[in-house]
Amino acid sequence: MNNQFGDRIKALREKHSLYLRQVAAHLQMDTAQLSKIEKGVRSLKKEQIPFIAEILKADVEDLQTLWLADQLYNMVEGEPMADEALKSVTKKLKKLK
Amino acid sequence: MNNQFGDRIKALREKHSLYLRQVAAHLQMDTAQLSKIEKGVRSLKKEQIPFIAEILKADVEDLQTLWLADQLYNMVEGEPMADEALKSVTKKLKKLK
DNA sequence: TTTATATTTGTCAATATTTGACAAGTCAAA
DNA sequence: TTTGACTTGTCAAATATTGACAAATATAAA
Repeated sequence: MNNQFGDRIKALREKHSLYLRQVAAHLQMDTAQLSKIEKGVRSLKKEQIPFIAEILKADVEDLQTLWLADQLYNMVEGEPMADEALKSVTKKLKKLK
Repeated sequence: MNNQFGDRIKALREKHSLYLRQVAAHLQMDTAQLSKIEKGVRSLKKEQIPFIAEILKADVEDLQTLWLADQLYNMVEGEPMADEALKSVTKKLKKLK
């Protein structure tokens, strides 16, 4: 499995001694949902990353990176041409800059 | 926009002087759908890549790479942390090998 | 220009996927 | 065993994607 984002927010939450309940409230969702997000069963909406970063006092960009990496990984997992495709996208991004 | 896959299959189709109708029939879809796929408005199902590769006498892996790169690009487009995330996924893939 | 054929675009119901909400479950500490 | 935190399962509602068709546009030959 692959759940860098969930693992990170869980670790941060525990570091700050917060309950699921507290973090979930801040995100206007129930604890069941947030628990699944921590476990990687569901994924947080991109737009909510800043809110969770705030309550966990984490760097937004850091969480955004983990979140995006998870999504990308799910997409390329098991794909024989994953490496080639990733390389091509990276290259294309460079050109646009 | 970003449509390497669509551009490629259109070029191949024209190179072989095939009508949308003919290629579409081989994929069991109508011409309207295939036209949209060529234009990048819709995306071909992953499972169908081998079939379109066959009729266009193209390399399957080549088309798979383009197809996947398009999907990835759509996902990272406009994301500030795109580069970081791509790098992280590439790295993770390397470790698994 | 008219006709015929190829391609493109728009729409919409059908299907599939994701989400929100809640109930019920496990687990650990008191 | 009771309490509180967390986890898991389910399901309907909300969203997104697809398939199918009609209509519009483009291209080319007569």
